[in-house]
Amino acid sequence: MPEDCRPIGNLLSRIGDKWTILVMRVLERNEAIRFKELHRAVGGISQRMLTVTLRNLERDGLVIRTVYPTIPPRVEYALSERGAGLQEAMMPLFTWTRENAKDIYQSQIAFDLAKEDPVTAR
Amino acid sequence: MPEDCRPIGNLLSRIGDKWTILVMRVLERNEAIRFKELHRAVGGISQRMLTVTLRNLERDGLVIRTVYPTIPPRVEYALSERGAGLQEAMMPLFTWTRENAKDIYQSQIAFDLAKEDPVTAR
DNA sequence: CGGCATCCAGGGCGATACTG
DNA sequence: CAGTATCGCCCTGGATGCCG
Repeated sequence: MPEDCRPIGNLLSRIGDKWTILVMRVLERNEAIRFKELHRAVGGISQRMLTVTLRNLERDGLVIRTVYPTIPPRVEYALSERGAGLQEAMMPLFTWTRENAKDIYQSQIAFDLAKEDPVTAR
Repeated sequence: MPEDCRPIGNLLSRIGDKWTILVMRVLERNEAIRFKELHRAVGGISQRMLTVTLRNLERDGLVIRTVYPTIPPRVEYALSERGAGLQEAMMPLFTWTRENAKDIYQSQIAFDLAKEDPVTAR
C-alpha cells in the first residue's frame, strides 16, 4: 500500500497544467503584481486562462488576491506563505529539469528516430 | 528574463499528467517489473494509458524497457539512472504535498463556500 | 501476455465580445 | 483595468477489438 497518491497526483496535475508553473515563476520574484503586469510577464496566456489559473491558486490558498475598489479597479496578486513553501519544494525539480532538459531532449530525438527508422536507413 | 520556463512546463505537465506519478511511484520500489504487474499495481489505469505513459517515460530515457522474445512474451520495466534522479528531485514536492494536502483541501472548501454564499446565508 | 489501432465522449483551452 | 460569458475546437483518455 504505497499510501494514497491521488491527492499528490491531483495537485501535481494542477501544478503541471499548462500555466500554473509559469505564473508561479513570475510571482516568485514579485511581492505584489497587478493582473495586467502578470498578463504581460507570463506571455502567451489568454486573459481567460490567467484568470482561471489565478482562481485555482487562490482557491488552494497559494496566492493572495487583493482588490482595491478604485476606478479603474486595481487587483494585486501575491504569493502566500503556503505558496512560497510550494515554490521552495519545487526548486529541486526545477533544478533537475534544467540540468536534464537537454539530455531528455536528445533521448527523445533518438527514440523518435529509432522508431520511424529502425535500421539506420532512409 | 526569467529564463525559459517552457521546457520545465512541458516536463512538469507530463510528470503531472494523470498517470505518470503513479507509475513512477510503483517503479520506485521495484527493480524490474512486468507490464501486467504494473497494471495491477497501479490500479484503475487502462491498458492503453499504461502503454502510453510507459512509452513517454521510455522516450525521455527515464525508464528502461526490456523485451524477452519468449512465448509468451515477457516485457520488463525498470527505472533508469535518470529516472531515479527525477524521483529524488520529486521527493520534496511529494513531502510538501503530503504535508499540505489537508490544509489545501480546507482552503478549497472555504473558498467554494464563500463563493456560493458570500454572506453566510442560505 | 504485451500492446497497437480504432472509435467516441468529456473537458481543457483559446478567441471573442460584453460588464462594472 | 479586471473579469465574466459564450462558443467551438482539439486533445486526452476510456472501451473495445485485433495482432505477434
